[in-house]
Amino acid sequence: MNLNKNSKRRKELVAIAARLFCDQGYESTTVRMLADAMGIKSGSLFHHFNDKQEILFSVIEAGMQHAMQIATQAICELEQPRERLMALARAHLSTLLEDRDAHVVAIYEWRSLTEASRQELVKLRDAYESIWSQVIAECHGAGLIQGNQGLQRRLALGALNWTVQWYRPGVGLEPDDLAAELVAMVLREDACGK
Amino acid sequence: MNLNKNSKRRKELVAIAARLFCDQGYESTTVRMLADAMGIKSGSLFHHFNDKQEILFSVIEAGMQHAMQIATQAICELEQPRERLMALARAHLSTLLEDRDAHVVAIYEWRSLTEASRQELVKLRDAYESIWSQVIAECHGAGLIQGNQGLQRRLALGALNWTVQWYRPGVGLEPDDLAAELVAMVLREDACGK
DNA sequence: GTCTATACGGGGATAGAC
DNA sequence: GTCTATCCCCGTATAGAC
Repeated sequence: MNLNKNSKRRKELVAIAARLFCDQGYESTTVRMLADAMGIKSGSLFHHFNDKQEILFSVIEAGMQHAMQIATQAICELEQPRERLMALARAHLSTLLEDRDAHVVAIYEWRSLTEASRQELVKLRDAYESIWSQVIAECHGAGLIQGNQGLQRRLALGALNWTVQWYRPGVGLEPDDLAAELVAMVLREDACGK
Repeated sequence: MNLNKNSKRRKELVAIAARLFCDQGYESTTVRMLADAMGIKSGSLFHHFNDKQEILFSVIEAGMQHAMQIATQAICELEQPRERLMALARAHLSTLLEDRDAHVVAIYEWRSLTEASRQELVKLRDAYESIWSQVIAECHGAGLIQGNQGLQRRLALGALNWTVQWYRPGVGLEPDDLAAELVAMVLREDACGK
C-alpha cells in the first residue's frame, strides 16, 4: 500500500474519483469504473487506497481542506464586518463552483462513510462553520443585524449550499451577484439585484 | 402485477420503503431488506412494483403530491401577501417534517430515477414551485420587496430544504420561529427571533 | 506500481406452485 | 398475493507474478 497521502498522483486519482462520484453517485460507481477512468486495472486501485470508502473519504477531505483555505485567505486582510461577510459568501460560492464535484459528493454521499471517517470530517466542517459564526458575530457586534446567530448562519449556508442544485455560472447571474443578494438578505438590506 | 396505485396496502409499502431509503440510501437498500420490512418475501415484492426503481418513484411522487396539497390548502383562504408567504413557509416546513423520509429521498436519490420518471417528477416540482413564484410576485406587487424574484425564491427554498440537514423539532427552536425568521429574511424586516 | 486471475458474496429479478 | 427456488450478473477485494 502506498501511504503517501500528498503525492501528486494520489491527488489526480482523487480528482477523477470525485468526478465519477459526483456524476453517478458513490454506490453506483464501481471500482472497475474508477480504475478505467484512471487508466489502470481494478486490482491496482487497492495499491493506492485500502478500500473504496477511503476514496470517498479522500474526495470529501480534499474539498473541505480547500474550502477552509480559500475562506481564511479571503477574509484575512479585511476588517469591516460587512466586507468580511461578503468575502466569505464569495469564497464559499467560488469553492462550490471550482470544487463542485467534491462538494456535491460531500453533500450527497455522507451516509456512505464509515463512522470513523464521518467523525474526522465533522471536525473539518465544524472548523469551517466556526469561521462563519465568527464573522456573523462581528456583524452583530457592529449592529448590522440582530437575532439568532446560529439560525442565521444555518439559513445562509443552506441557501448557498443549495445552489449546487440549480446554479450554473454564465447564465445571466454572476456569482458575485448571487453573493450580494445573499448578504443583503442576511443583513436585511434592500434588494440589490436585477 | 397489481396495478392499483391507490390501494391502502400500496401506500403502506411505499411508506416503509421511504423509511428505508431515507435511512440507508436507495442503492444500499436491497429488495430483500424492503421485503423483510414489509413482512413478505422478496419475490412477492415484484407483484406490487415492476422493479426497484418504481418503488423509488412512488416514494418521491407521494411526497410531492402531499406537499402540493398542504401548500394549496394553507394559502387558499388568505389574502395578504405577507400572510400567504408565511403560510407557505410554514406549510413547507411542516411537510418537510411530516413526510421527512420522502423528502430526504427526493433530495438525495434523484439520480437513481430513470429519465422518464425524472421528467414526470420535474412536472410536479415545477407546479409546486410555481405556487412560490406566485406568492413572491404578490409580495413584490404589494411593495414588500424588490429585486430578482427567481433568485429570492431559490434562496428561500434552498434555506428551507437545507433544514433537513440540521433541524430537529423540539430542541429549542419551533418550526414557526424558523418560518418567521425566513420570511423576515426574505422580506428584509428586522430580525424577529430569539 | 501495475498486471492477470479469481474468490466470494450478494445484487435484482423471474417462474411456477399454492 | 405470497411462497420457494433459482438464475445470472456484477459487486469488492485479494494473491502473486512481473
